Amino acid sequence: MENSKDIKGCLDVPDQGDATKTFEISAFFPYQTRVFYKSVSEAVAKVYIDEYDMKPYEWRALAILGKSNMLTPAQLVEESSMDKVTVSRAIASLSKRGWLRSRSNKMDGRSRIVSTSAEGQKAFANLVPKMRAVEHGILRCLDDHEAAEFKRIMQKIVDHQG
Amino acid sequence: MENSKDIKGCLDVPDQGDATKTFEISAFFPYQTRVFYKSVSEAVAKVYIDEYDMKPYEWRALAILGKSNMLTPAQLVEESSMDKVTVSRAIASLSKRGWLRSRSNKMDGRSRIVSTSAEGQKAFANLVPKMRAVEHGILRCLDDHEAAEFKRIMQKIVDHQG
DNA sequence: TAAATATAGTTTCAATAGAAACTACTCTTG
DNA sequence: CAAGAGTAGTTTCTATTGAAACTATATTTA
Repeated sequence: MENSKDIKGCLDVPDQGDATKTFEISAFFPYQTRVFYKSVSEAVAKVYIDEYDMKPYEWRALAILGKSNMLTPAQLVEESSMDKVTVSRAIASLSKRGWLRSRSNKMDGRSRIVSTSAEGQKAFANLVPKMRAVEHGILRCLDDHEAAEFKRIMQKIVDHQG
Repeated sequence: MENSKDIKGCLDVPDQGDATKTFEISAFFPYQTRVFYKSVSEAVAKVYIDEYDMKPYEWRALAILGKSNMLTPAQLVEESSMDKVTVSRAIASLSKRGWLRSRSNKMDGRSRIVSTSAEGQKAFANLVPKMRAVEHGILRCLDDHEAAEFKRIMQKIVDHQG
């Protein structure tokens, strides 16, 4: 490491204009979004880790298959916002737990139809109320109007981003 | 894979109650949050990748050091919402680019004081207006009131989550 | 003040994630 | 209908990440 007296830091660097002086990370929208996202996803993760030591992608796949049963991996990709590699691994690890069953897909020999087993449904049925509780816990600090507005705006931003 | 006729899927599994039937992932707040976060962070990543092929942690560290110069790694951890391992690597890789300089910390020999170099300031000065543009692009679809409300509620949720 | 304890930061190690390559099958077209 | 092109899903390979171990220094305490 260089010694204090050898280095002047940027204090002596010529002024780069106002832009750099006023950039406050805590006011930067994507930063706020990240902090918000982390806080929400940690609350959810606590549940599926505590209950079953699941991975995020396991929970996401189960959350979809628990309700919309009999999906192909491609349909799961579409619904889950996960890529096909992640979905493939999610199906593999949930199957290893005995929570999913696959049958052949008569429409396409490269594909298959994935469903939850009784065990998988049991885990899903256990998790869903706990997840609803987490969701309520997060939104508890908002009144109904605030919650609705927030969801509406979040969706609006996503739609406009592409 | 098991054959169709050997497997019944969950359709024959006893009813687990309403909870599982009405759980719709796309209406689940943490899921919406995740989709929202991904869309925002991709827009930001596009800039720092296109400009300098930076890693997320490099951008986050530079975003803070560009303005609040002369920080210890610990201060950077505090401000960045990154853990100390990630911060350590961020400092290492930005230093390798020649964008940061370190001097010894007279207050604590285990620590150091990190500052941006002229090169680092230049990159920061180039990135900041582009990041502001991304931020505006994201918020463009909202009126001022919506944007303010959204930020306020996002902060409120974070504060109440701990 | 020497020993024990605690802390700042780094490195190592193991787990996760995504890109690209691959396999097996389907679809198109000459 | 055979060859070539395209697609679904998996596997392999590489890079990123975080936890735990480690190093060096600071602080506490006997």
